[in-house]
Amino acid sequence: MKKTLTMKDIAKLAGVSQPTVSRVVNGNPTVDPEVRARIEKIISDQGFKPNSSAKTLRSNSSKIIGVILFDLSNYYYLEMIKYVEKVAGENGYTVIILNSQGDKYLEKEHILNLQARNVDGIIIAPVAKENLEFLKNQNENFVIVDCTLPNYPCVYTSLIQGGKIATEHLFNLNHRKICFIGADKKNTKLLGIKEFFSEKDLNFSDEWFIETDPTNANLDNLSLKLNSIKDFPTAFITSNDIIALNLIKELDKKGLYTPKDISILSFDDTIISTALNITSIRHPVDLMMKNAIDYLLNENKLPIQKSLSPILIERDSTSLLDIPF
Amino acid sequence: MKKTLTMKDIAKLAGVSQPTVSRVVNGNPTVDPEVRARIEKIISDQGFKPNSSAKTLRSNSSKIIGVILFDLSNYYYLEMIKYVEKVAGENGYTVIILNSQGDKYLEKEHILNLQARNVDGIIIAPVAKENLEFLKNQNENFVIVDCTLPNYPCVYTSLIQGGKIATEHLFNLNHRKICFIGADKKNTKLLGIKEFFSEKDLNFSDEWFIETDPTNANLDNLSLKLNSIKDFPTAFITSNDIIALNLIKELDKKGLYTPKDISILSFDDTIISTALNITSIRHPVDLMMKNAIDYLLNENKLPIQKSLSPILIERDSTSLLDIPF
DNA sequence: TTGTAAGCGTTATCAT
DNA sequence: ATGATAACGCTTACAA
Repeated sequence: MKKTLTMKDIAKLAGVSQPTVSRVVNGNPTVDPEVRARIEKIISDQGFKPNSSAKTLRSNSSKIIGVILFDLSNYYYLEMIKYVEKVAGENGYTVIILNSQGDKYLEKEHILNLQARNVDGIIIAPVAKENLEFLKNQNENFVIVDCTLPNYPCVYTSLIQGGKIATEHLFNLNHRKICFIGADKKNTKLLGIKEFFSEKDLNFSDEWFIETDPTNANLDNLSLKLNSIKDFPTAFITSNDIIALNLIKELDKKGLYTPKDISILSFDDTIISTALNITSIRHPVDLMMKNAIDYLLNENKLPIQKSLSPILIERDSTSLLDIPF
Repeated sequence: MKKTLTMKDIAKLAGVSQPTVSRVVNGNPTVDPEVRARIEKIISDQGFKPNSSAKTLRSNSSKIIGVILFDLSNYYYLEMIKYVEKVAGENGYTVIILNSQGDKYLEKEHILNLQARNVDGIIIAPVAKENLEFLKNQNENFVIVDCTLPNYPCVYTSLIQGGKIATEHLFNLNHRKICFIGADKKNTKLLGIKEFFSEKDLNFSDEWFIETDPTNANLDNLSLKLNSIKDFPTAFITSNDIIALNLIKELDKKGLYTPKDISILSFDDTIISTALNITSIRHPVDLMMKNAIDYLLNENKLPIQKSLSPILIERDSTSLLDIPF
């Protein structure tokens, strides 16, 4: 490694004291403009950048935001990383990404690591409540993303609303028989769907919920489950794009084509939706990260429970049913 | 924030001097076992973790590895992040992810940021050669991933070999007419395909290369291009999964089904391959990151140009052609 | 407007 | 085996 320059070196070159260089670097106005110009030239000529560790040590602020994610198996997390890096960068912050792999002990380790690094804030898609409790007790500056828990600051997408928006879209296209395929722990999407149905005084048949393992890319038993439906739906809502992909494959076998014969609407709006022209419900990941960082960087903050509305991206896979009511 | 504990605090609690605590933390053997036990208990009881910035400042090693990626638009990068975080973590390192967004000035800024943070190594999927030159001049500990450049240390997947492996697989299934859809800057995949053809003294027809924009999820003009092929291939190799998805859609319109009528083999092996049962060529991203980190952490190193072999993941989309030759 | 000096929490070099 | 002490590179009073 080349010897890295310090403020002392710059000071010597400029014939001033080291603190004066510090003042220039930090835009302190109490510096003679002429001196400032001279120092700035030297800094730029030499490509000097102040040592972050020294700065952190002295000021207790690392300009780092730590991000602990539940796992990295899904394209969705790439979006989170992409936006958190972007927004943080725009605010002069660098991000450290940590994967807890769904393991609460690893999650705790990551928290301690970030604390030791004096991070200015922690964004967490959590595994264990006890770790959140720890963060709270430590008075850490943190915010939960992607899910909601009472008494903790969090930013999340309302999937109930997502279910409603999806159903409303299909309803307006004259669909009345809608099937949901998926599984989320609390079935919040399904809840939204059912809520919309009851608001419209419509009946949501039990057989219109097909439960699947959403982490499984290959849904072997989907065919069977579809065949067992007596009152076959005119539209499907899938919990993610991969399920939609499997569904299209299965329906194809039955000679049912989208959107001619049947409508499909997915959640997540990944590149698969784009490629297949599937109408999809998009998590506003960019907004989520923006809100999370805004919260962390805001000084005088109140605990927040920020719910974001998902966004419907309309494409070819859903179409008007030509049935008069 | 709760007042964070320092070695001084622990020392006071243990009735020893601060350097003794440091010795315990760093496993220095010259400490009385009894004293060590006492101090270790206090450390664990209090949940003390030494301040990283102070450590970094003093030791010039941050235990951080910086990763600068060309962009984050592709699932492939998530894999890189996932594995680099994993391997780094296993070696006691934390990673900082930076996105250069294909912008060389931003890339330079990121490099300076990482230098200021005293990172122990930089992994870069580069934008501009001038920045690599800079890294070299600065005598930085860095390694390029995902592409190869002469005179720089790099770890990459040999796409020529990928092309060959793909073609060989199809060849062994009796395919002789193979079409490649895609575009990579240097068409290294195509190069491998052509090399295999000429090794077997087969002719690769010009019309068997369909050029597309690989960043575009929706290939509108694919249909037209397919229709213009006179000697229609029995198998397709696509530069990525999204192209394969588009292709399947198009072939479906023509009444051609996979693998019954036609074989498809893709590059990248994302979740799409899994969902659609497409035989695919997988980049060994895990190995790439492992090699990259091994290189960075190895003291007495020689410049490397490490080429990794891609891996064929066989699935249903390719099948034996029942044609006697 | 600028310089001196102290201190952030470590590690490492001395003594003892 | 352990305690002083200096030093890493910076920020921030305080003094001049």
